[in-house]
Amino acid sequence: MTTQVRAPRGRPAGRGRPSKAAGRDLKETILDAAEGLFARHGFHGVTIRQVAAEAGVDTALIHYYFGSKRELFDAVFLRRAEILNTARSVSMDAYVKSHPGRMTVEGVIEAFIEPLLRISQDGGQGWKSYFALVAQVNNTPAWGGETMARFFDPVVHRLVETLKIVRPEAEYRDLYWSYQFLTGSMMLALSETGRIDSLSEGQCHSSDLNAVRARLFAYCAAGFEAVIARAPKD
Amino acid sequence: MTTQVRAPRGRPAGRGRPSKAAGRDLKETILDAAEGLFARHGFHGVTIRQVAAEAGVDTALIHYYFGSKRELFDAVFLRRAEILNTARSVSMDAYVKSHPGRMTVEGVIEAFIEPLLRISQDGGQGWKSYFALVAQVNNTPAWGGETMARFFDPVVHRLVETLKIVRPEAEYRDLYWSYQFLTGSMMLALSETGRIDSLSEGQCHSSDLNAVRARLFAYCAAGFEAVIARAPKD
DNA sequence: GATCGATTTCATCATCCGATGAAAAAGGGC
DNA sequence: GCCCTTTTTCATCGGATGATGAAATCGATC
Repeated sequence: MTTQVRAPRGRPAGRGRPSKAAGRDLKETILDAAEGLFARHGFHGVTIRQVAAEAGVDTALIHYYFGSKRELFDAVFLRRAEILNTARSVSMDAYVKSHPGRMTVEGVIEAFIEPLLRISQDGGQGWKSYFALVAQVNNTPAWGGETMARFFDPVVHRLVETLKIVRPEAEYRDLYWSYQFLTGSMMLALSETGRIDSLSEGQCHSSDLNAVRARLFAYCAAGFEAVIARAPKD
Repeated sequence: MTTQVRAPRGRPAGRGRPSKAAGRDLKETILDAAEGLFARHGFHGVTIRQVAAEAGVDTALIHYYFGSKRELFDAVFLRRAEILNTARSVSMDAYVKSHPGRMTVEGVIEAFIEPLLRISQDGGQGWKSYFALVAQVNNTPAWGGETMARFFDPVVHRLVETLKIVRPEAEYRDLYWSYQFLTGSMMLALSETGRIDSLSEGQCHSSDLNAVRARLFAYCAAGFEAVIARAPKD
């Protein structure tokens, strides 16, 4: 109603050299700042002015580079999504090819999850913020669904199809439901909310992804097997 | 910095009769409207004016009853939390008493989760919104942790202690991690984001809590057992 | 039906928000 | 050292937001 089509005005052409890559650095700085803030407070909990202050730039510069606040958010989301999908795809490829005729449910699940754990451990704070952001979007009914679907559905279908090869007798319904349980666990673990730290009175730390790795694969694999074995008819 | 202490001005005394309970009805109407909006768009994505419009009241009335926007949110969160805790506590009591010496991991987990599924199915749209709200808070690093902990930690400790009775050899670390995986799955299922509908191309529906019930208990129980059996030392 | 407290409405404030246009600065290419 | 594009800053706009004080209305009690 109040939204009207805006002319994106002066978008940098992209062709030609960006002079000295100084602009590109600044763009990344803005994305970093926005990423951290969005991850902590959500889309509506962050103002362009906060992002600008955090990045040390003028607010107008953010509009110059990204257009609107929503486009900035999308840029943040997009930046790492492709890397993520590639890493997962490569991991699944490697597993499938290295275990011909000998794939296991747990092996497939590990190939699906492990890249995210590794990236979160090796990728620095930016990736940790990003995972918290994705977890938040995943639980946002309003517009989270479409955003998640667009970027992550293909690799999920890949997971389900691979599991179907390992367990041909499994119903797709059961595989999709099991996947949803898996993604709920995985996203909560990756977002490192700190909940488990206080809950366990210091016995567990949400930042300890080695502890996650040592349990999550087995947990999810056993869950899949149990659901497949039970195979409810509904 | 910009936040300054506000005098909460005219809080209704609470004692005495609220005349004709008309005020109480209006209060509930406001809470209902706020609940639905907060669940869909999050705390920062909702304005007092939207809540007022949805409830059909003046914005000043919301401040009269609840003080600030944040206090309104807390009131929304609080309203159903106690009912939830009571239902779960009763369910766990009943299971423990009815299965002396014969408790199973799946039975305990079912006693822990089933009340939420039943309430969501029988409680109407308000409860569905509420679960979506809790799921969102659960994934909010900024202030979700403390809010969740204050209201839901006791019943979680109850779950862990009961499981410890069923599997005395289990390490607490493993039980807490397994619980985190469980809560991630459970919250995502209860929030009914619709993700699985499009992902499965219509084969599953996130609103079908019977399908969840038929799989989630078995999935989580098998996960717990696998983690306990593996017992990583870290 | 006058009184008095509880409830509801009205008008408004100070502030902040996203966004934009215009001017200034930076930086090569020649 | 000028020209032209890109980048950055500055000043500001129209509107929305949370919140509040004061006035009006309601409702029970005497």
